[in-house]
Amino acid sequence: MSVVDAAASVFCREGYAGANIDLIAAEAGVSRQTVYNHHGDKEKLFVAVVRDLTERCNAGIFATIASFPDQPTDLEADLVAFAVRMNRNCICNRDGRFLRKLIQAEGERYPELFAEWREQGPGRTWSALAARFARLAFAGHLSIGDPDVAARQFLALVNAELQITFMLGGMPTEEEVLRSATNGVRTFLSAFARKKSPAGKQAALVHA
Amino acid sequence: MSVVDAAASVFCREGYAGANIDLIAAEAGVSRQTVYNHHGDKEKLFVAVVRDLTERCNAGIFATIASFPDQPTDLEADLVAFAVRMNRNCICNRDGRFLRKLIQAEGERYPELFAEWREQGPGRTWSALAARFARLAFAGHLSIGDPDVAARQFLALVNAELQITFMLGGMPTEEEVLRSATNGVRTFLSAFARKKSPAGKQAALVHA
DNA sequence: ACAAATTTAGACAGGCTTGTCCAATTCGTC
DNA sequence: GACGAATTGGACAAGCCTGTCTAAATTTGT
Repeated sequence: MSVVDAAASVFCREGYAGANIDLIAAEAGVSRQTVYNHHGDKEKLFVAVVRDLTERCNAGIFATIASFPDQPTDLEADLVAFAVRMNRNCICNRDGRFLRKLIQAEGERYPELFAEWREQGPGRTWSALAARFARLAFAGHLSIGDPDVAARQFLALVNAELQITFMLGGMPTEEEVLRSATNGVRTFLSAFARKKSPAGKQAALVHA
Repeated sequence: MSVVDAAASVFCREGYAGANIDLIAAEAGVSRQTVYNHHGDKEKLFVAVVRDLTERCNAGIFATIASFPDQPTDLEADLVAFAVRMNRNCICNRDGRFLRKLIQAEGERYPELFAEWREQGPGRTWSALAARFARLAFAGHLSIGDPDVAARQFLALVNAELQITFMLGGMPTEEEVLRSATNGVRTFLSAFARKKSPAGKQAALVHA
């Protein structure tokens, strides 16, 4: 296990102040001196950890968004599968949980570092996801007012049942993820499904 | 400011390991010795802080749930107002933010303490809220499958736009709270509004 | 006003952590 | 095998924090 990975684990478990370099070195399987040789001091190591996590998480999120169902065959099933991928690969995995916890615990101490994360992460992520939903709406699969709102609400809904588990840093089971995604997508589609009224076409136009 | 309040503030800002008793004493305006006289040691003080926050937050949440619109005159407006109250009095206020942060940061270190919170807080909260939604559905104002799911999704939706602010420990503005609640309730009602046979009416509701 | 209880400031020991230094050892590469 | 680079273990000083102790000052109750 690399030094940065071990440091991520210890920083998350113990908090910045509670993390000690000896423990990180032991967990990484190297001597303390090597940690100092590679990363200078504790603060630099912490910054390296956050940058590393941010980068990997963003990569994962964009890779997953690339698998968004632009031409759905079964809209509900496709969106559920997408939500499950999102959760599994970006939100529930090691990097996602660690990054979230570090942001929550130490975000206020390193404003510029986390501002950077915020711009490159959620900022661009939500835009990208909103664009995909807008496309679905344009293609007539959904009836959406504001795509940005819809994207945020989609994420909120498919994670609605996992809040408590996240709060305590736990890892939800595959079954919990699936159930939360299924319930969330179902409600999302109830709200945003294309209107099937005689005036459906009109309604769709109004929202465009 | 009482010792426990000052301790809550410092524990949240610095983390358990990073919090030092001198700082807590100074912030509370008492001597360090007094802190030790009252609370024994750091760990006991921490437990007292969490219990205090848990108790006050639960009281606030149940008081707010008691104001749920059981006989709504304007369902959307009433639910938005309820959601705003919930956010302002329970989730965004000092106690709510502090408790959330302590749970996220130290939850794994004190499993029994936070299990206690979980049972008395979210467990009963969600049930109580679900019961209110079930009642609205029974009275014909909503069309709900599983009230527990609906309650969790309601909370997720009305907070959808505040996630980032929460993540960094910030306090959303009144306007942000209102907008998030409005958008969330609108989507919630789109999904759970009572089904009317003429589909035209539904379409009209969506953008009202 | 007086006595008891509480609070205070400061000193203090003990322990832990950071970050440095260094000699010995191991590793990679030719 | 040999040589330079990296790694190791351990010692080390300096600083910080916890928790205790004490004697003085302050508050409280009567």
